[in-house]
Amino acid sequence: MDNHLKAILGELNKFSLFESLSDQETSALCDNGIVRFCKHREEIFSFGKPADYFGIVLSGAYKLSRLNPMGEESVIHFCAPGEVIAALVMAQKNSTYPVTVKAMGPSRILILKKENYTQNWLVRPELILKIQSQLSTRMSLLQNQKLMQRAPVSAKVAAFLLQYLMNHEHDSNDDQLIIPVPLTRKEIGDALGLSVETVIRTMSDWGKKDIISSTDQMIKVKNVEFLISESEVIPD
Amino acid sequence: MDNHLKAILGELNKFSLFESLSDQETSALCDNGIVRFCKHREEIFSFGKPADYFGIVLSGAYKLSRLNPMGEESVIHFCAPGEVIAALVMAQKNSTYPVTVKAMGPSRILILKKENYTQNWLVRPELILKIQSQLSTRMSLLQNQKLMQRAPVSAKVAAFLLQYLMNHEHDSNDDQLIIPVPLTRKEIGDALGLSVETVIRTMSDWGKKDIISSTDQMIKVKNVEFLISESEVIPD
DNA sequence: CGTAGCCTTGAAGGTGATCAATGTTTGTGG
DNA sequence: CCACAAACATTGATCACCTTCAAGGCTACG
Repeated sequence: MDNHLKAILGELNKFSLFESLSDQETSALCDNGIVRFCKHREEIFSFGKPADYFGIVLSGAYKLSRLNPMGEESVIHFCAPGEVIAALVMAQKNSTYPVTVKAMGPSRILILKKENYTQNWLVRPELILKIQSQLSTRMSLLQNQKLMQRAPVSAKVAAFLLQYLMNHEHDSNDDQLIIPVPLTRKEIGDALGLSVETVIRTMSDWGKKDIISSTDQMIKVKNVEFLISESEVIPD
Repeated sequence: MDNHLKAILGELNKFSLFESLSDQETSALCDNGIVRFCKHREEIFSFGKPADYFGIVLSGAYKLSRLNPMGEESVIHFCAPGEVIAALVMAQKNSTYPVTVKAMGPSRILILKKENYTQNWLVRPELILKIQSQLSTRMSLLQNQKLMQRAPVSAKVAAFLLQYLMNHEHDSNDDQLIIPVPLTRKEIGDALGLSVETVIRTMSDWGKKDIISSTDQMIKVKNVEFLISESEVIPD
Protein backbone atom coordinates (compact mmCIF):
# COMPACT_ATOMS: atom_id res chain seq x y z
CA MET A 1 0.00 0.00 0.00
CA ASP A 2 1.08 3.51 -0.74
CA ASN A 3 2.56 5.02 2.34
CA HIS A 4 1.44 8.44 1.29
CA LEU A 5 -2.14 7.24 1.15
CA LYS A 6 -2.02 5.40 4.43
CA ALA A 7 -1.78 8.67 6.29
CA ILE A 8 -5.13 9.91 5.05
CA LEU A 9 -7.08 6.66 5.27
CA GLY A 10 -8.46 7.79 8.59
CA GLU A 11 -9.85 10.90 6.96
CA LEU A 12 -11.30 9.04 4.01
CA ASN A 13 -13.08 6.53 6.21
CA LYS A 14 -15.13 9.27 7.76
CA PHE A 15 -16.63 10.30 4.45
CA SER A 16 -19.94 8.66 3.67
CA LEU A 17 -18.48 7.75 0.29
CA PHE A 18 -16.14 5.19 1.83
CA GLU A 19 -17.75 4.45 5.16
CA SER A 20 -18.87 0.93 4.32
CA LEU A 21 -15.55 -0.06 2.74
CA SER A 22 -12.50 -1.73 4.25
CA ASP A 23 -9.17 0.08 4.33
CA GLN A 24 -7.93 -2.20 1.59
CA GLU A 25 -10.83 -1.45 -0.68
CA THR A 26 -10.55 2.26 -0.05
CA SER A 27 -6.88 2.37 -0.80
CA ALA A 28 -7.42 0.33 -3.94
CA LEU A 29 -9.91 2.93 -5.10
CA CYS A 30 -7.50 5.74 -4.31
CA ASP A 31 -4.53 4.05 -5.88
CA ASN A 32 -1.93 6.45 -7.19
CA GLY A 33 -3.76 9.28 -5.54
CA ILE A 34 -1.87 12.44 -4.70
CA VAL A 35 -2.73 14.74 -1.84
CA ARG A 36 -2.49 18.30 -3.05
CA PHE A 37 -2.12 21.20 -0.67
CA CYS A 38 -3.67 24.38 -2.00
CA LYS A 39 -3.52 27.91 -0.78
CA HIS A 40 -6.30 30.46 -0.95
CA ARG A 41 -7.56 31.09 -4.50
CA GLU A 42 -5.27 28.46 -6.00
CA GLU A 43 -6.74 26.98 -9.17
CA ILE A 44 -6.65 23.20 -9.58
CA PHE A 45 -8.92 22.57 -12.59
CA SER A 46 -9.57 25.05 -15.39
CA PHE A 47 -12.72 25.35 -17.45
CA GLY A 48 -12.23 23.96 -20.94
CA LYS A 49 -8.99 22.12 -20.24
CA PRO A 50 -8.86 18.33 -20.83
CA ALA A 51 -10.38 16.53 -17.86
CA ASP A 52 -7.80 13.92 -16.90
CA TYR A 53 -8.23 14.00 -13.15
CA PHE A 54 -10.94 14.07 -10.56
CA GLY A 55 -10.67 14.74 -6.85
CA ILE A 56 -12.04 14.28 -3.36
CA VAL A 57 -12.01 17.26 -1.02
CA LEU A 58 -10.12 16.40 2.16
CA SER A 59 -10.21 19.67 4.06
CA GLY A 60 -11.08 23.28 3.50
CA ALA A 61 -13.38 24.06 0.60
CA TYR A 62 -13.35 24.51 -3.15
CA LYS A 63 -15.34 26.82 -5.38
CA LEU A 64 -16.69 25.69 -8.76
CA SER A 65 -17.29 28.63 -11.05
CA ARG A 66 -17.29 29.97 -14.59
CA LEU A 67 -16.85 33.32 -16.24
CA ASN A 68 -20.02 34.63 -17.89
CA PRO A 69 -20.05 36.52 -21.21
CA MET A 70 -19.65 39.80 -19.36
CA GLY A 71 -16.51 38.55 -17.67
CA GLU A 72 -18.09 38.24 -14.25
CA GLU A 73 -17.57 35.17 -12.14
CA SER A 74 -20.59 32.95 -11.71
CA VAL A 75 -20.36 30.43 -8.89
CA ILE A 76 -21.92 27.03 -9.52
CA HIS A 77 -21.19 25.27 -6.27
CA PHE A 78 -19.13 25.28 -3.10
CA CYS A 79 -17.59 21.90 -2.23
CA ALA A 80 -17.01 20.84 1.36
CA PRO A 81 -14.84 17.92 2.58
CA GLY A 82 -16.03 14.51 1.38
CA GLU A 83 -17.38 15.79 -1.92
CA VAL A 84 -16.16 14.40 -5.20
CA ILE A 85 -15.18 16.93 -7.85
CA ALA A 86 -15.41 16.31 -11.61
CA ALA A 87 -16.73 12.75 -11.32
CA LEU A 88 -19.39 13.28 -13.96
CA VAL A 89 -17.02 14.29 -16.72
CA MET A 90 -14.94 11.19 -16.09
CA ALA A 91 -17.80 9.35 -17.79
CA GLN A 92 -17.02 10.92 -21.15
CA LYS A 93 -14.20 10.51 -23.61
CA ASN A 94 -12.00 13.47 -24.38
CA SER A 95 -14.03 15.60 -22.06
CA THR A 96 -13.01 18.98 -20.70
CA TYR A 97 -13.70 20.48 -17.30
CA PRO A 98 -17.12 22.12 -17.26
CA VAL A 99 -16.08 24.50 -14.50
CA THR A 100 -13.03 26.13 -12.97
CA VAL A 101 -12.14 24.91 -9.49
CA LYS A 102 -10.37 27.10 -6.93
CA ALA A 103 -9.46 26.64 -3.29
CA MET A 104 -11.20 28.81 -0.70
CA GLY A 105 -8.66 29.31 2.01
CA PRO A 106 -5.95 26.69 2.66
CA SER A 107 -7.35 23.35 1.52
CA ARG A 108 -6.35 19.81 0.72
CA ILE A 109 -7.66 17.57 -2.02
CA LEU A 110 -6.92 14.01 -3.10
CA ILE A 111 -6.28 13.99 -6.84
CA LEU A 112 -7.00 10.80 -8.79
CA LYS A 113 -6.55 9.78 -12.41
CA LYS A 114 -9.41 9.40 -14.85
CA GLU A 115 -8.44 5.80 -15.63
CA ASN A 116 -8.90 5.01 -11.99
CA TYR A 117 -12.51 6.13 -12.21
CA THR A 118 -13.42 4.14 -15.29
CA GLN A 119 -11.52 1.05 -14.20
CA ASN A 120 -12.04 0.82 -10.46
CA TRP A 121 -14.89 3.11 -9.44
CA LEU A 122 -17.39 2.45 -12.17
CA VAL A 123 -17.42 -1.30 -11.61
CA ARG A 124 -18.66 -0.99 -8.06
CA PRO A 125 -22.41 -0.53 -7.92
CA GLU A 126 -22.45 0.54 -4.25
CA LEU A 127 -19.93 3.25 -5.02
CA ILE A 128 -21.86 4.43 -8.04
CA LEU A 129 -24.93 4.67 -5.83
CA LYS A 130 -23.02 6.91 -3.44
CA ILE A 131 -21.73 9.10 -6.21
CA GLN A 132 -25.11 9.41 -7.85
CA SER A 133 -26.47 10.26 -4.46
CA GLN A 134 -23.97 13.12 -4.17
CA LEU A 135 -24.89 14.28 -7.63
CA SER A 136 -28.50 14.14 -6.67
CA THR A 137 -27.80 16.53 -3.82
CA ARG A 138 -25.90 18.87 -6.10
CA MET A 139 -28.73 18.77 -8.59
CA SER A 140 -31.20 19.55 -5.81
CA LEU A 141 -29.19 22.57 -4.80
CA LEU A 142 -29.19 23.89 -8.34
CA GLN A 143 -32.88 23.21 -8.72
CA ASN A 144 -33.77 24.86 -5.45
CA GLN A 145 -31.88 27.94 -6.47
CA LYS A 146 -33.69 27.93 -9.76
CA LEU A 147 -36.92 27.78 -7.81
CA MET A 148 -36.02 31.01 -6.05
CA GLN A 149 -35.27 32.90 -9.24
CA ARG A 150 -38.33 35.10 -9.02
CA ALA A 151 -38.29 35.51 -5.27
CA PRO A 152 -37.08 38.72 -3.64
CA VAL A 153 -33.44 39.09 -2.64
CA SER A 154 -33.95 38.36 1.04
CA ALA A 155 -35.63 35.04 0.21
CA LYS A 156 -32.80 34.08 -2.14
CA VAL A 157 -30.09 34.79 0.38
CA ALA A 158 -31.99 33.12 3.21
CA ALA A 159 -32.61 29.98 1.14
CA PHE A 160 -28.98 29.98 0.06
CA LEU A 161 -27.64 30.13 3.60
CA LEU A 162 -30.08 27.44 4.74
CA GLN A 163 -29.03 25.14 1.92
CA TYR A 164 -25.39 25.28 2.89
CA LEU A 165 -26.29 24.91 6.55
CA MET A 166 -28.22 21.71 5.91
CA ASN A 167 -26.26 19.93 3.27
CA HIS A 168 -22.83 19.75 4.76
CA GLU A 169 -22.81 17.54 7.80
CA HIS A 170 -21.84 19.92 10.61
CA ASP A 171 -20.61 19.06 14.05
CA SER A 172 -23.83 19.12 15.98
CA ASN A 173 -22.17 19.02 19.37
CA ASP A 174 -22.75 22.70 19.87
CA ASP A 175 -25.89 24.59 19.08
CA GLN A 176 -24.08 27.12 16.95
CA LEU A 177 -25.10 26.90 13.33
CA ILE A 178 -22.12 27.87 11.23
CA ILE A 179 -21.86 27.82 7.46
CA PRO A 180 -19.06 25.30 6.88
CA VAL A 181 -17.39 27.31 4.13
CA PRO A 182 -15.70 30.72 4.35
CA LEU A 183 -17.89 32.89 2.13
CA THR A 184 -17.42 36.47 1.06
CA ARG A 185 -20.46 38.62 0.18
CA LYS A 186 -19.17 38.78 -3.35
CA GLU A 187 -19.17 34.99 -3.61
CA ILE A 188 -22.72 34.80 -2.33
CA GLY A 189 -23.67 37.40 -4.89
CA ASP A 190 -21.86 35.52 -7.64
CA ALA A 191 -23.68 32.35 -6.66
CA LEU A 192 -27.10 33.99 -6.65
CA GLY A 193 -26.72 36.36 -9.56
CA LEU A 194 -26.90 39.42 -7.34
CA SER A 195 -24.58 42.35 -6.95
CA VAL A 196 -22.31 42.50 -3.91
CA GLU A 197 -24.01 45.64 -2.67
CA THR A 198 -27.41 44.01 -2.63
CA VAL A 199 -26.13 41.05 -0.66
CA ILE A 200 -24.39 43.33 1.80
CA ARG A 201 -27.48 45.46 2.35
CA THR A 202 -29.55 42.38 3.09
CA MET A 203 -27.06 40.66 5.34
CA SER A 204 -25.90 43.67 7.31
CA ASP A 205 -29.56 44.31 7.97
CA TRP A 206 -29.83 40.83 9.45
CA GLY A 207 -26.65 41.43 11.38
CA LYS A 208 -28.25 44.41 13.11
CA LYS A 209 -31.30 42.33 13.97
CA ASP A 210 -29.04 39.62 15.42
CA ILE A 211 -30.21 36.99 12.97
CA ILE A 212 -26.74 36.24 11.72
CA SER A 213 -23.26 37.31 12.69
CA SER A 214 -20.13 37.11 10.63
CA THR A 215 -16.53 37.26 11.63
CA ASP A 216 -13.63 36.45 9.41
CA GLN A 217 -15.86 35.20 6.58
CA MET A 218 -17.44 32.54 8.75
CA ILE A 219 -21.16 33.11 8.96
CA LYS A 220 -22.98 32.13 12.12
CA VAL A 221 -26.73 31.76 12.04
CA LYS A 222 -28.43 32.76 15.27
CA ASN A 223 -32.07 32.75 14.26
CA VAL A 224 -32.76 29.93 11.83
CA GLU A 225 -36.52 30.29 12.16
CA PHE A 226 -36.33 33.79 10.77
CA LEU A 227 -34.34 32.63 7.75
CA ILE A 228 -36.79 29.82 7.14
CA SER A 229 -39.79 32.10 7.23
CA GLU A 230 -37.93 34.57 5.06
CA SER A 231 -37.21 31.91 2.45
CA GLU A 232 -40.84 30.90 2.31
CA VAL A 233 -42.06 34.37 1.44
CA ILE A 234 -45.65 34.47 0.59
CA PRO A 235 -46.85 37.90 -0.32
CA ASP A 236 -50.30 39.19 0.76
CA MET B 1 -39.60 -11.85 -24.33
CA ASP B 2 -42.44 -9.54 -23.55
CA ASN B 3 -44.53 -9.04 -26.63
CA HIS B 4 -45.49 -5.61 -25.53
CA LEU B 5 -41.86 -4.60 -25.37
CA LYS B 6 -40.95 -6.15 -28.67
CA ALA B 7 -42.94 -3.52 -30.49
CA ILE B 8 -40.83 -0.66 -29.23
CA LEU B 9 -37.40 -2.27 -29.47
CA GLY B 10 -36.88 -0.51 -32.77
CA GLU B 11 -37.45 2.83 -31.09
CA LEU B 12 -35.21 2.03 -28.16
CA ASN B 13 -32.34 0.96 -30.38
CA LYS B 14 -32.15 4.41 -31.89
CA PHE B 15 -31.48 6.05 -28.55
CA SER B 16 -27.81 6.50 -27.77
CA LEU B 17 -28.51 4.88 -24.42
CA PHE B 18 -29.03 1.47 -26.00
CA GLU B 19 -27.28 1.80 -29.34
CA SER B 20 -24.41 -0.52 -28.55
CA LEU B 21 -26.61 -3.21 -26.99
CA SER B 22 -28.23 -6.26 -28.53
CA ASP B 23 -32.02 -6.59 -28.60
CA GLN B 24 -31.78 -9.22 -25.90
CA GLU B 25 -29.78 -7.04 -23.60
CA THR B 26 -32.06 -4.08 -24.19
CA SER B 27 -35.18 -6.04 -23.45
CA ALA B 28 -33.59 -7.50 -20.34
CA LEU B 29 -32.95 -3.95 -19.15
CA CYS B 30 -36.51 -2.94 -19.90
CA ASP B 31 -38.04 -6.03 -18.37
CA ASN B 32 -41.54 -5.49 -17.03
CA GLY B 33 -41.60 -2.08 -18.65
CA ILE B 34 -44.92 -0.50 -19.46
CA VAL B 35 -45.48 1.93 -22.27
CA ARG B 36 -47.65 4.74 -21.02
CA PHE B 37 -49.59 6.98 -23.38
CA CYS B 38 -50.05 10.47 -21.98
CA LYS B 39 -52.12 13.34 -23.16
CA HIS B 40 -51.22 17.00 -22.93
CA ARG B 41 -50.53 18.17 -19.39
CA GLU B 42 -50.95 14.71 -17.91
CA GLU B 43 -48.88 14.25 -14.75
CA ILE B 44 -46.86 11.06 -14.40
CA PHE B 45 -44.61 11.73 -11.40
CA SER B 46 -45.44 14.12 -8.57
CA PHE B 47 -42.98 16.09 -6.47
CA GLY B 48 -42.61 14.61 -3.01
CA LYS B 49 -44.28 11.28 -3.76
CA PRO B 50 -42.29 8.06 -3.20
CA ALA B 51 -40.05 7.44 -6.19
CA ASP B 52 -40.74 3.84 -7.21
CA TYR B 53 -40.46 4.20 -10.95
CA PHE B 54 -38.25 5.82 -13.52
CA GLY B 55 -38.86 6.27 -17.23
CA ILE B 56 -37.47 6.69 -20.73
CA VAL B 57 -39.15 9.20 -23.02
CA LEU B 58 -40.26 7.47 -26.23
CA SER B 59 -42.01 10.28 -28.08
CA GLY B 60 -43.30 13.76 -27.45
CA ALA B 61 -41.79 15.63 -24.53
CA TYR B 62 -42.03 15.94 -20.78
CA LYS B 63 -41.65 18.92 -18.51
CA LEU B 64 -39.89 18.70 -15.14
CA SER B 65 -41.03 21.43 -12.81
CA ARG B 66 -41.75 22.50 -9.25
CA LEU B 67 -43.96 25.03 -7.55
CA ASN B 68 -42.06 27.84 -5.86
CA PRO B 69 -43.05 29.38 -2.52
CA MET B 70 -45.22 31.92 -4.32
CA GLY B 71 -47.15 29.15 -6.03
CA GLU B 72 -45.69 29.82 -9.47
CA GLU B 73 -44.41 27.01 -11.60
CA SER B 74 -40.67 26.84 -12.07
CA VAL B 75 -39.47 24.68 -14.93
CA ILE B 76 -36.30 22.70 -14.33
CA HIS B 77 -35.94 20.88 -17.61
CA PHE B 78 -37.67 19.79 -20.80
CA CYS B 79 -37.10 16.14 -21.71
CA ALA B 80 -36.99 14.98 -25.33
CA PRO B 81 -37.17 11.37 -26.60
CA GLY B 82 -34.30 9.17 -25.42
CA GLU B 83 -33.87 10.95 -22.12
CA VAL B 84 -34.09 9.05 -18.85
CA ILE B 85 -36.31 10.58 -16.19
CA ALA B 86 -35.77 10.14 -12.43
CA ALA B 87 -32.69 7.92 -12.78
CA LEU B 88 -30.76 9.79 -10.10
CA VAL B 89 -33.30 9.28 -7.34
CA MET B 90 -33.31 5.56 -8.03
CA ALA B 91 -29.91 5.57 -6.35
CA GLN B 92 -31.39 6.42 -2.97
CA LYS B 93 -33.48 4.48 -0.53
CA ASN B 94 -36.97 5.70 0.29
CA SER B 95 -36.48 8.64 -1.99
CA THR B 96 -39.20 10.91 -3.30
CA TYR B 97 -39.47 12.57 -6.69
CA PRO B 98 -37.52 15.84 -6.70
CA VAL B 99 -39.74 17.28 -9.42
CA THR B 100 -43.17 16.97 -10.94
CA VAL B 101 -43.26 15.50 -14.45
CA LYS B 102 -45.94 16.38 -16.98
CA ALA B 103 -46.47 15.54 -20.63
CA MET B 104 -46.22 18.35 -23.17
CA GLY B 105 -48.64 17.38 -25.88
CA PRO B 106 -49.44 13.73 -26.58
CA SER B 107 -46.40 11.71 -25.49
CA ARG B 108 -45.27 8.20 -24.75
CA ILE B 109 -42.95 7.02 -22.02
CA LEU B 110 -41.58 3.64 -21.00
CA ILE B 111 -42.09 3.22 -17.27
CA LEU B 112 -39.72 0.94 -15.35
CA LYS B 113 -39.52 -0.21 -11.77
CA LYS B 114 -36.92 0.99 -9.31
CA GLU B 115 -35.73 -2.54 -8.59
CA ASN B 116 -34.92 -2.88 -12.22
CA TYR B 117 -32.53 0.05 -11.97
CA THR B 118 -30.67 -1.16 -8.91
CA GLN B 119 -30.53 -4.77 -10.06
CA ASN B 120 -30.00 -4.60 -13.81
CA TRP B 121 -28.89 -1.11 -14.77
CA LEU B 122 -26.45 -0.31 -12.03
CA VAL B 123 -24.34 -3.39 -12.65
CA ARG B 124 -23.50 -2.40 -16.21
CA PRO B 125 -20.62 0.08 -16.29
CA GLU B 126 -21.21 1.03 -19.96
CA LEU B 127 -24.79 1.89 -19.18
CA ILE B 128 -23.83 3.91 -16.13
CA LEU B 129 -21.42 5.82 -18.31
CA LYS B 130 -24.25 6.68 -20.70
CA ILE B 131 -26.54 7.74 -17.90
CA GLN B 132 -23.88 9.84 -16.24
CA SER B 133 -23.23 11.36 -19.61
CA GLN B 134 -26.90 12.35 -19.89
CA LEU B 135 -26.75 13.78 -16.41
CA SER B 136 -23.68 15.68 -17.35
CA THR B 137 -25.59 17.32 -20.19
CA ARG B 138 -28.47 18.18 -17.87
CA MET B 139 -26.05 19.64 -15.39
CA SER B 140 -24.43 21.70 -18.13
CA LEU B 141 -27.80 23.11 -19.12
CA LEU B 142 -28.51 24.16 -15.55
CA GLN B 143 -25.04 25.63 -15.18
CA ASN B 144 -25.25 27.54 -18.42
CA GLN B 145 -28.52 29.05 -17.36
CA LYS B 146 -27.01 29.99 -14.06
CA LEU B 147 -24.24 31.69 -16.00
CA MET B 148 -26.81 33.91 -17.71
CA GLN B 149 -28.45 35.01 -14.49
CA ARG B 150 -27.15 38.54 -14.65
CA ALA B 151 -27.43 38.93 -18.40
CA PRO B 152 -30.25 40.97 -19.97
CA VAL B 153 -33.48 39.25 -20.97
CA SER B 154 -32.66 38.99 -24.65
CA ALA B 155 -29.43 37.15 -23.89
CA LYS B 156 -31.23 34.74 -21.57
CA VAL B 157 -33.89 33.86 -24.09
CA ALA B 158 -31.39 33.58 -26.94
CA ALA B 159 -29.13 31.28 -24.92
CA PHE B 160 -32.14 29.24 -23.87
CA LEU B 161 -33.33 28.68 -27.42
CA LEU B 162 -29.83 27.83 -28.58
CA GLN B 163 -29.42 25.27 -25.80
CA TYR B 164 -32.52 23.39 -26.80
CA LEU B 165 -31.58 23.63 -30.45
CA MET B 166 -28.21 22.03 -29.83
CA ASN B 167 -28.82 19.43 -27.23
CA HIS B 168 -31.59 17.39 -28.73
CA GLU B 169 -30.37 15.61 -31.82
CA HIS B 170 -32.55 17.07 -34.57
CA ASP B 171 -33.10 15.69 -38.02
CA SER B 172 -30.48 17.54 -39.91
CA ASN B 173 -31.80 16.57 -43.32
CA ASP B 174 -33.37 19.96 -43.78
CA ASP B 175 -31.81 23.29 -42.97
CA GLN B 176 -34.73 24.36 -40.82
CA LEU B 177 -33.74 24.73 -37.22
CA ILE B 178 -36.73 23.86 -35.11
CA ILE B 179 -36.92 23.60 -31.35
CA PRO B 180 -37.84 19.95 -30.82
CA VAL B 181 -40.32 20.65 -28.05
CA PRO B 182 -43.62 22.55 -28.21
CA LEU B 183 -42.97 25.52 -25.94
CA THR B 184 -45.36 28.23 -24.79
CA ARG B 185 -44.05 31.68 -23.89
CA LYS B 186 -45.14 31.03 -20.34
CA GLU B 187 -43.05 27.89 -20.16
CA ILE B 188 -40.01 29.73 -21.43
CA GLY B 189 -40.65 32.37 -18.81
CA ASP B 190 -41.07 29.75 -16.11
CA ALA B 191 -37.81 28.15 -17.14
CA LEU B 192 -35.89 31.42 -17.11
CA GLY B 193 -37.50 33.11 -14.15
CA LEU B 194 -39.06 35.80 -16.33
CA SER B 195 -42.64 36.96 -16.66
CA VAL B 196 -44.61 35.88 -19.72
CA GLU B 197 -44.95 39.45 -20.89
CA THR B 198 -41.23 39.99 -20.92
CA VAL B 199 -40.65 36.85 -22.97
CA ILE B 200 -43.37 37.84 -25.41
CA ARG B 201 -41.97 41.33 -25.90
CA THR B 202 -38.56 39.92 -26.67
CA MET B 203 -39.69 37.16 -28.97
CA SER B 204 -42.33 39.07 -30.90
CA ASP B 205 -39.66 41.64 -31.53
CA TRP B 206 -37.51 38.92 -33.06
CA GLY B 207 -40.49 37.68 -35.01
CA LYS B 208 -40.81 41.09 -36.66
CA LYS B 209 -37.13 41.05 -37.53
CA ASP B 210 -37.53 37.58 -39.05
CA ILE B 211 -35.07 35.99 -36.66
CA ILE B 212 -37.55 33.41 -35.45
CA SER B 213 -41.04 32.38 -36.41
CA SER B 214 -43.51 30.47 -34.35
CA THR B 215 -46.61 28.62 -35.36
CA ASP B 216 -48.54 26.24 -33.22
CA GLN B 217 -46.01 26.42 -30.39
CA MET B 218 -43.22 25.11 -32.57
CA ILE B 219 -40.43 27.67 -32.76
CA LYS B 220 -38.39 27.90 -35.92
CA VAL B 221 -35.07 29.67 -35.83
CA LYS B 222 -34.23 31.52 -39.04
CA ASN B 223 -31.20 33.48 -38.00
CA VAL B 224 -29.03 31.49 -35.64
CA GLU B 225 -26.11 33.86 -35.93
CA PHE B 226 -28.20 36.65 -34.47
CA LEU B 227 -29.19 34.54 -31.48
CA ILE B 228 -25.59 33.55 -30.90
CA SER B 229 -24.36 37.12 -30.94
CA GLU B 230 -27.27 38.10 -28.72
CA SER B 231 -26.37 35.44 -26.17
CA GLU B 232 -22.79 36.62 -26.04
CA VAL B 233 -23.69 40.13 -25.05
CA ILE B 234 -20.73 42.22 -24.20
CA PRO B 235 -21.62 45.72 -23.15
CA ASP B 236 -19.56 48.80 -24.16
C1' DC C 1 3.93 51.21 4.14
C1' DG C 2 1.46 50.47 0.22
C1' DT C 3 -1.47 47.57 -2.37
C1' DA C 4 -5.17 44.28 -2.87
C1' DG C 5 -9.27 42.32 -1.42
C1' DC C 6 -13.30 42.91 1.19
C1' DC C 7 -17.09 45.57 3.39
C1' DT C 8 -20.08 49.58 3.61
C1' DT C 9 -23.16 53.45 2.45
C1' DG C 10 -25.54 56.72 -0.59
C1' DA C 11 -27.68 58.55 -4.81
C1' DA C 12 -29.45 57.89 -9.41
C1' DG C 13 -31.39 55.35 -13.04
C1' DG C 14 -33.04 51.50 -15.79
C1' DT C 15 -34.95 47.02 -16.42
C1' DG C 16 -38.29 43.99 -15.95
C1' DA C 17 -42.55 42.89 -12.90
C1' DT C 18 -47.19 43.87 -12.25
C1' DC C 19 -51.77 45.04 -13.47
C1' DA C 20 -55.32 45.51 -16.73
C1' DA C 21 -57.63 44.87 -20.93
C1' DT C 22 -58.30 42.45 -25.31
C1' DG C 23 -57.65 39.17 -29.03
C1' DT C 24 -56.76 34.37 -30.45
C1' DT C 25 -56.67 29.47 -30.31
C1' DT C 26 -57.89 25.08 -28.36
C1' DG C 27 -60.80 21.97 -26.29
C1' DT C 28 -65.10 20.20 -24.28
C1' DG C 29 -69.83 19.13 -23.39
C1' DG C 30 -74.58 19.95 -24.42
C1' DC D 1 -71.89 21.37 -34.55
C1' DC D 2 -72.09 25.24 -31.85
C1' DA D 3 -71.26 27.66 -27.51
C1' DC D 4 -68.61 28.51 -23.85
C1' DA D 5 -64.57 27.88 -21.09
C1' DA D 6 -59.74 27.55 -20.59
C1' DA D 7 -55.28 28.29 -22.06
C1' DC D 8 -52.31 31.15 -24.70
C1' DA D 9 -50.67 35.54 -27.00
C1' DT D 10 -50.42 40.52 -27.06
C1' DT D 11 -49.97 45.51 -25.88
C1' DG D 12 -49.64 49.55 -22.92
C1' DA D 13 -48.86 52.15 -18.56
C1' DT D 14 -46.92 52.38 -14.11
C1' DC D 15 -43.59 51.70 -10.61
C1' DA D 16 -40.65 49.03 -7.30
C1' DC D 17 -36.59 46.72 -6.96
C1' DC D 18 -32.14 46.00 -7.83
C1' DT D 19 -28.03 47.45 -10.49
C1' DT D 20 -24.67 50.67 -11.30
C1' DC D 21 -21.51 54.15 -10.10
C1' DA D 22 -18.86 56.56 -6.75
C1' DA D 23 -16.38 57.17 -2.56
C1' DG D 24 -14.46 55.67 1.68
C1' DG D 25 -12.95 52.56 5.52
C1' DC D 26 -11.08 48.25 7.13
C1' DT D 27 -7.89 44.36 7.39
C1' DA D 28 -4.31 41.26 5.69
C1' DC D 29 -0.08 40.62 3.65
C1' DG D 30 4.19 41.29 1.00
